[in-house]
Amino acid sequence: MASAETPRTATLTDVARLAGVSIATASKAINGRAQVRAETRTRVLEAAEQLSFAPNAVARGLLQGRTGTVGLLTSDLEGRFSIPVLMGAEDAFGAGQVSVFLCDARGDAIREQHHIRALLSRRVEGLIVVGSRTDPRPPLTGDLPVPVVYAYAPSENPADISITANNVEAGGLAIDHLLACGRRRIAHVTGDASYQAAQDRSSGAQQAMRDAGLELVGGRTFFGSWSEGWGRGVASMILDQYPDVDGFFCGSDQIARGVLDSLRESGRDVPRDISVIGFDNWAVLTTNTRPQLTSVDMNLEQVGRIAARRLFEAIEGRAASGIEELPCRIVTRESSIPVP
Amino acid sequence: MASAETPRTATLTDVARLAGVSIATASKAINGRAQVRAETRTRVLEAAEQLSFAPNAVARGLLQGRTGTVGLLTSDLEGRFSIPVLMGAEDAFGAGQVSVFLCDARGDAIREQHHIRALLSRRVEGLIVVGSRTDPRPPLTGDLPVPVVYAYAPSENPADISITANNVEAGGLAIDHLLACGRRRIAHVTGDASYQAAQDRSSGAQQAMRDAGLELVGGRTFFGSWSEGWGRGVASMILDQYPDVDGFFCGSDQIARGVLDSLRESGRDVPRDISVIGFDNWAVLTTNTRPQLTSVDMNLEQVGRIAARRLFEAIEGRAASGIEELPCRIVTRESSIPVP
DNA sequence: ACTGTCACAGAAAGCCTTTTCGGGCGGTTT
DNA sequence: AAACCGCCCGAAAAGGCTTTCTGTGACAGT
Repeated sequence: MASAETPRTATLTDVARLAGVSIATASKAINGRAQVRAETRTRVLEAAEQLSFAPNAVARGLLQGRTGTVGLLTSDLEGRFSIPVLMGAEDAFGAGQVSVFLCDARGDAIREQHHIRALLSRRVEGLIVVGSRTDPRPPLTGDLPVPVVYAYAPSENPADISITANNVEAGGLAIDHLLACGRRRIAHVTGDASYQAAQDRSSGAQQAMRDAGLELVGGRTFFGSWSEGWGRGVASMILDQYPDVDGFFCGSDQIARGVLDSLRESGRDVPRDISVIGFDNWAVLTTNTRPQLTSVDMNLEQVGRIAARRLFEAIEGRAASGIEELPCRIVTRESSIPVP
Repeated sequence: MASAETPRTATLTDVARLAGVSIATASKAINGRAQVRAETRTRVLEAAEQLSFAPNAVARGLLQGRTGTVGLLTSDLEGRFSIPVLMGAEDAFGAGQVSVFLCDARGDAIREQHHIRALLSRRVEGLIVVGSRTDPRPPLTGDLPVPVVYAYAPSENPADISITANNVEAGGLAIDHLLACGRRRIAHVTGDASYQAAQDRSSGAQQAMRDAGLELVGGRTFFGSWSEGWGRGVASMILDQYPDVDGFFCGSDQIARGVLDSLRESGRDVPRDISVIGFDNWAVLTTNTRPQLTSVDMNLEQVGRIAARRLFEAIEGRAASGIEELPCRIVTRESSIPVP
């Protein structure tokens, strides 16, 4: 009855037996330790190859206390900002020897707690917490036995390690780009004022305008919602009230798309009459608008990669704490090409 | 010097010592085994609580040969189809006691191989392979010691377990919906003909038309690219050649968006004159179009959940192999509301 | 011929938990 | 009083691997 069992995956003992050595020697041979004669080593390696032996990382982890795993805790997988961060982190770890546990808390603190327990019982060596907004989030509760890095959404505790995008600087970059296109009467249209990102970009933009001796159109930032509809509406309002506007800095590509639609419908030529720059550099939007949309890219994969690197350093004991803000970059497309 | 070490996470031995029992008893108490007096059990549990003891899943896994982990292998994380599938799978496993290793092969076979090795050495109990297109993909090479389930992109080997969306049926659903809206002269505009999904939806649509004694406008499916631009262009062409067209079934929401723009620009009223239905039910597109877009949802999270369930069954030995095609559903919005 | 050195292989401990088995102990049956 | 029975608890093994320590044989030096 008990025949035809699945051929149990080979263990080091099997390899050692086949090669005619002890398991100690086999281990040393496979791991490139020194005290093995070359001839013995090849014999062991051949045996391992023949049995398609794969060392049991679980057993190894148990022994030396290092599992080579980390936890990636996201608050909501559907948020499109989490994904690139997550990709960057996965990439950075995968290139090393580290495997990544993925957990989605779905914005639920209970579930988050549950996942943390599970991860700790699996003896992950560290945790990356990926948020979906740049608003600071409460740090994980209980002092954990492993280092934690917060990515995209920084921790409220400034002593924690947090990696995020520099939205203030990005606001300045966007304005500088419009200024470089020869624009002077620039409006800033963005989303929900309760988002830290909206505030930061706004203050960066205002500072950049002041530095140039200018002021935003209307003397203010137009906060609203992160939607095309808001972009459409506010753009037509601005065209109406400030007909000499010649540049739009939009807080998201969705808003920018609405703005572009509005501008086209009112007969304005982008980029001849007006330059438009969006935010997020979301391909599906930037490359499908007419004209294609210049946008600010937050380098989110880079945020993920740096977060992974910082976690790695923290695991190795060389921890640098605090919030690290990474620079954004402008991706230029048709909507902001200077036309003489 | 070596003082102030991080307080090593508590082990069962610590708990046992604190409770004044042997580790065997402690284990039994914690795991709810029977042969422990109630009084002893509470003493152990208190000790465990006090030390914030978390059982070492690694050691447990080593002992009983069951690690409670699976691998989630995606070919490209940025593909927006992978994400919901992945979410569904993560959800289904997370609810149980299974943790998920995430690996992104980035469409590279070498990297895929590397990840598989790593996962196997971590002794995952199964693998879910998530593709980014519904075209069948070559199965994983080498006979793996664990079951594999293919999600979204089925395996080329029909004996493997594959879960995907039923695109043929979805094509029929879309047409039936347009027919139910009272449309008769329906055009089908879709993307790249080399995509299996495009072919399947097309043949489902054609069959549904035949069943109704009708024929698609132009007697054919208009294959092109998965872009707004294609949607715009082909829509205006169709309006020109077949001015009495009264329904558009689009192979993607992006194409649908282009079609909608084109219709609006040519003065057609959606949904009064023409009904439009998209595909993918991608929120950023469906809710931002004017009017909002009816679309076919592939229930990708469901695909992920079912894949997880099938993998679970396969791990437990009750495997049902073959391709399982899950139904899609229509999400009705303004673009296809019948107007008297 | 004896000691010392060196290169290599093996024995065994240890990581942390689960589980089986055996033993001590108080009470019951013949 | 002897045998027996349950109830709890502890000792020990197992799981696969790494590492340290010990042991062995060959060889050179004296």
